[in-house]
This record gives sequence, C-alpha cells and structure tokens, in this order.
Amino acid sequence: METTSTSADDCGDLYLAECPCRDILDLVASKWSTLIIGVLEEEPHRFGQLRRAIPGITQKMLTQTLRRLEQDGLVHREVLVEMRPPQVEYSLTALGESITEPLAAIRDWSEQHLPHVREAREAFEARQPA
Amino acid sequence: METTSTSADDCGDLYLAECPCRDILDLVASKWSTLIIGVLEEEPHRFGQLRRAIPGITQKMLTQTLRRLEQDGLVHREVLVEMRPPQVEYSLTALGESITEPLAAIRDWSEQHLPHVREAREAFEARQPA
DNA sequence: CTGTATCCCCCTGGATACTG
DNA sequence: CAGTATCCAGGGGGATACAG
Repeated sequence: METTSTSADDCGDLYLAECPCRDILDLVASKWSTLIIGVLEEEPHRFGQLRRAIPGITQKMLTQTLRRLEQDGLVHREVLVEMRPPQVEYSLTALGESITEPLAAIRDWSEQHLPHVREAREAFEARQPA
Repeated sequence: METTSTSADDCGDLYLAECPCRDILDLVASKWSTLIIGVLEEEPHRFGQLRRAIPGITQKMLTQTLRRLEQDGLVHREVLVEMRPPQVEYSLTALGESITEPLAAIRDWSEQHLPHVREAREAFEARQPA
C-alpha cells in the first residue's frame, strides 16, 4: 500500500474491485444512511425524532443503520437517561461531519444534472419502445 | 443541508425521502456502476475489455449496468461493426465525465478517512464483545 | 421511549445455457 | 464478440410482536 502517491492500486487503476472506497460507497449507498446523516447534519436527534424526521423508515432499519454509522465512527450515540423511559441522542462525530462535504458534492451534482438525466431517460425510452 | 434558493423539497429539508439525489445515489451506489465509470474514465472500452478490466463482474451485471448508465445518459454506446463478430464501444458522455468529480470527492474522502473508520470499527468491537 | 426478535417476501445478482 | 433468457440462492428490508 502506497503512502503518499495516491496512485496505482488504491483506487485509480483498473483493479478497483476491492478498493477501499467501495467500503464507503456501500455505506453511503444504503438508502437510509444518507438520509440519517442529512438529518443529523442539522442537529442532534433522539431516536423518535429521527423516526419522525424520516417518514418511510422502519424501526428496524433505523436501529440497524444507526448501529452501522456508530460502528464506523460517523455517528455518536449518547444515552441521556438511564431510567425509564430511556432517552438516547444521536449526533454526527467530527468524522461524520467531514463526510457531509463529499455528500454535498453528489447532491449538488444531482440538482444540477438531474434534468439532463431525465431527458436522457426519456430519449432512451423514445428510442427503445417498451 | 441548506435550504438555499432551490425549492425546499428537492433535497434541502427534512423531507428528503424522495429527493432527486436518491436517484443518483442509487445509481452511483450500485456496486458496479462506479467501477465501470472508473474504467471508462480512462478511455473507451469494448464490452469484452470492460469485462476483463473488472474481474468479478458477470456478463449479466455488466450488460445490465451499462444499460442503466446508457439510459441515464452517462455512457455512450456505439456499435462499431454491424457484422459478425460485432464490436461495441462504450465511453463516458460529457454528463458521465462530469460525475467523476463528485465520485472523486468520495474516493478522496475514503482514502483520507478509511483508517479512522477502521479504528472506529475496532474500537466498537472492543466495546461490544460479540 | 428505545430498542430486539421473528417471520417472510421480494429483488438483486450469480451461474449457466443459448442466439445473432 | 456481444448480448439475451432462465433458474435459483441469499440477503435486504418490511411488518409485527415483544422486552427493558
């Protein structure tokens, strides 16, 4: 593994199949991760608040995705009250905050180019009658 | 996540569930899309060349992913020879080239922060004995 | 309120065989 | 060479019930 060159086999060359960025893409790719990060980017949320902030999500997926984000060091989980009813607050770590920028890059690209993608899709359908 | 001027609900507010960037994330997220884009970023490739350039991919996924990228206007498909054996060349469109930058942002983040993610994972495992 | 456990469906994606 | 068609296993993720 190279130290400084940022070249060759870490992601640039043809052999990107096991490239580390796949790890991150898988993370970011998951439907809910980005939504959760997007919500936490604004301010810390408790479990129920997150649930309400993200309409379609199930408890299972919320827990599951939060665990993964926590495990990967992007989200911090803090138990506010040990008693019943429990209160748990989730917030972005510094690492988590840092990924919002690349995410924003994708979002910006989407906003900017989605119309073109839509056009392309229509043009494609026009060419390929279903 | 700012709600700047672009109408609130396209990606800015809490209601990002059906945000257009999900479309793009899904696209970009798919395991093979980024690999194919990464390869085509260097130079146009024919079908078989792509197949060889991306070790683990099956014909099915290559075709399928290429179709989608073509449909979304990111990849251009050109039939070089109508006869047998057929020759088809794939290349990035201008739109496709433009997405390589946000992709690079993610890749850069990965290279920069993956060690931290790894640390976080180990620390997490240490805390949560399986 | 914040989870865990279970069931189960469906879709992704792999393997394989066949066609123009 | 560049695909299409078919079969099928595995896992993601939804719905629901239950626990601390």
